Amino acid sequence: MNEVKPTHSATIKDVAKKAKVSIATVSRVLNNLTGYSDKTRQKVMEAIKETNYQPNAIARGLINKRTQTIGVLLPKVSVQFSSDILQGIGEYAQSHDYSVIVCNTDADGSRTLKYLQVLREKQVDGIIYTSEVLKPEYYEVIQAMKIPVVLVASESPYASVPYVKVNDWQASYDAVTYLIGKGHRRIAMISGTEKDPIAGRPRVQGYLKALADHGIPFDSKYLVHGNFLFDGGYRGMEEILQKAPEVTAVFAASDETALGVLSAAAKHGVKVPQDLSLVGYDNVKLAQMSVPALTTVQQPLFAMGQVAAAKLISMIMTGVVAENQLVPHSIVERETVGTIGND
Amino acid sequence: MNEVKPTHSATIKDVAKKAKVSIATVSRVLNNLTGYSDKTRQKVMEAIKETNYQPNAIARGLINKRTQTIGVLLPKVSVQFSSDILQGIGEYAQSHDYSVIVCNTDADGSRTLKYLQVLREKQVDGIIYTSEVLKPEYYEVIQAMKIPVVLVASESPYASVPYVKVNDWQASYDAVTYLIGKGHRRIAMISGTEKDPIAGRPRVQGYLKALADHGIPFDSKYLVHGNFLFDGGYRGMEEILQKAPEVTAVFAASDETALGVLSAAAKHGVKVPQDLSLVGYDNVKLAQMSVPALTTVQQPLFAMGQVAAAKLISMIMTGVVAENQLVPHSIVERETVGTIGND
DNA sequence: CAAGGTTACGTAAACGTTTAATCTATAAAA
DNA sequence: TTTTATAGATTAAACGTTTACGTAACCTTG
Repeated sequence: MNEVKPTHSATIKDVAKKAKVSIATVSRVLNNLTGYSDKTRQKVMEAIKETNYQPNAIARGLINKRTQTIGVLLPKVSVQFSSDILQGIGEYAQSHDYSVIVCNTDADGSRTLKYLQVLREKQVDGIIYTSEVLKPEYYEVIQAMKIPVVLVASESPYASVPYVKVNDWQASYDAVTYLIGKGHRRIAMISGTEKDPIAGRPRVQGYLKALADHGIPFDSKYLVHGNFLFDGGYRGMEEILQKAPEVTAVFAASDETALGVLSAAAKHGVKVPQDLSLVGYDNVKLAQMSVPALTTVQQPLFAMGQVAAAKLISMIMTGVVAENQLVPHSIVERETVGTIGND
Repeated sequence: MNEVKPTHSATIKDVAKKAKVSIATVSRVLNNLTGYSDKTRQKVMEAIKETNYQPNAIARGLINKRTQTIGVLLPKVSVQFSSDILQGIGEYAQSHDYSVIVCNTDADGSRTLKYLQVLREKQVDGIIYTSEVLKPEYYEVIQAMKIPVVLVASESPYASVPYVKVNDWQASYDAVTYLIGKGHRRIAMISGTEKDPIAGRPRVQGYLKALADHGIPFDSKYLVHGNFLFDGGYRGMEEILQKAPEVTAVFAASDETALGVLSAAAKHGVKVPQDLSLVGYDNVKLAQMSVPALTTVQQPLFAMGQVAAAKLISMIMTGVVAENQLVPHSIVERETVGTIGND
């Protein structure tokens, strides 16, 4: 037993030598194909154990033109919304033998482009693009790399790129209708980024339509534009308090915004839900941690991530583009909405 | 001009052909080494443009034995704590031409091991390991892959693996001392996971020592064990309210736990900070969003991620193991702590 | 038992790069 | 003019796999 200290990690060649077979044979048992006897299989397995051999995915990728890796582009991992989706993606990917490379675009065009180039060079098998609109310049380079993409919490005009998202218009409509059902008629909305075509505009459209459908005239003082963030909600609430103190409910375009509303309300002594009802949007984890706990529109973020990953991987394997998918939303009732009118 | 539609992406060979030089020459201008005239450089550059060539990082990695990729292991991306760190890592990595593969271990041993194997096969250049203790079994396989590791928000007994973290003992000591300075003497603590050697025990040790140093006897009713999560805080607070309603302040081992405390307090009609003072730990984003806003111990999570990435990349490049680094903590004062005694 | 079929391998090319070793002009030195 | 140095470029090996192809040896089967 003369152990030789391995200066480099064992390769398939080392295994072959130790098992006294060709590397082709080793490769075959590794990928369990046919074409070897049980006896050689034993020998090879033993040699693998002894050499502590691990296949080199890089070499493998070079020849297979498959890296078992997908790229995920998102504006910022550190926002709860994104990381919930990422968690879902990671879950599915891991259980289907794919790795994920995260790319923080910061919603910045040149960073996004740079990342796309990296993903191309690294030969990822597919891309998931989250929360942002897929600009033509991005689409162009993705097309050039000839790999599938799927969008989460976003949509696109391109037939070849499917999306998975909630019906924002409908969800917003439902939230406002819910508020109306609770007896509210003076309902304000603090929207997301004004011209955001995905999560911005549709949600205010839903708000408007719900009002209209219930015979409530729209008052432009009641609509203030935020940015999906805490401070947008805080400032938005202060604006509403000043311009339209008569509102009895506000619909915030994100949970974080809703928390801003809650803070501003507390600051100005308005009690939720007694003086003011509030519904958020997203149902991220902090929605259940606030005091009072936030009633909100739920997006199944984790599941959306999973579904997106599933679609992408299916596209990678079959080559056929997946269907768009609208996932169900719902309203989770907690403590920020009160009934009005008949009391 | 007879354009030939490219059926596959251009390789260095295509560029060489178009520029009428050898692939070696192309490679040299690509990596701008010496050994070519300015004229050929021009030709090559032009050919690159025309063919829309992008280097194949896989092939490159095979020969260089460098993938410009690092692996990040963390219990769960979707917890704010982890994603803040990840954001910092991503930032630094991106600006130094490294990609990051995220691995959600779920704090599960076999998943961790599986991920480590994947990272090995994918030939990552280094690993960052977060929030969890580095078990010997993990360390063993990492050593076998002969690449550097660094720990964030964790520590290890291994000389070859440096960590970057806050001094938990001291931070906890400071927080409790701060409370004492505000006049509190009946101070409870809701700890993290009881036997967690990193973020669990040291923080209660700090609590105990601060009490002792200020002549305050420890009452075991005042220490209840949580799990770093919201529900741990909620239940912990209820337990305290029942067993020791006389406490005037509680120190929670995480912000999420503190929010649980806040909820339970609200539920039972105890007002923060009037009836009860509260300090959290971490200073994640939701700490500023609660009502009242949370006074808490700050860990510079983003910066910790950056520093860890910097250390790792330096280790990758130089081969010399980096120093351990204790990063500074601080107490950020918001609205959950009141003064007691002299009023 | 000869012809054909199957099984169990081995050989070598290929994937897209980098780079050491060569080669070839051309310029400088003698 | 011949020699020598040098810049500019090519050739070919190497990285660690997969896989098409080739070839013995071993079964069938009529």
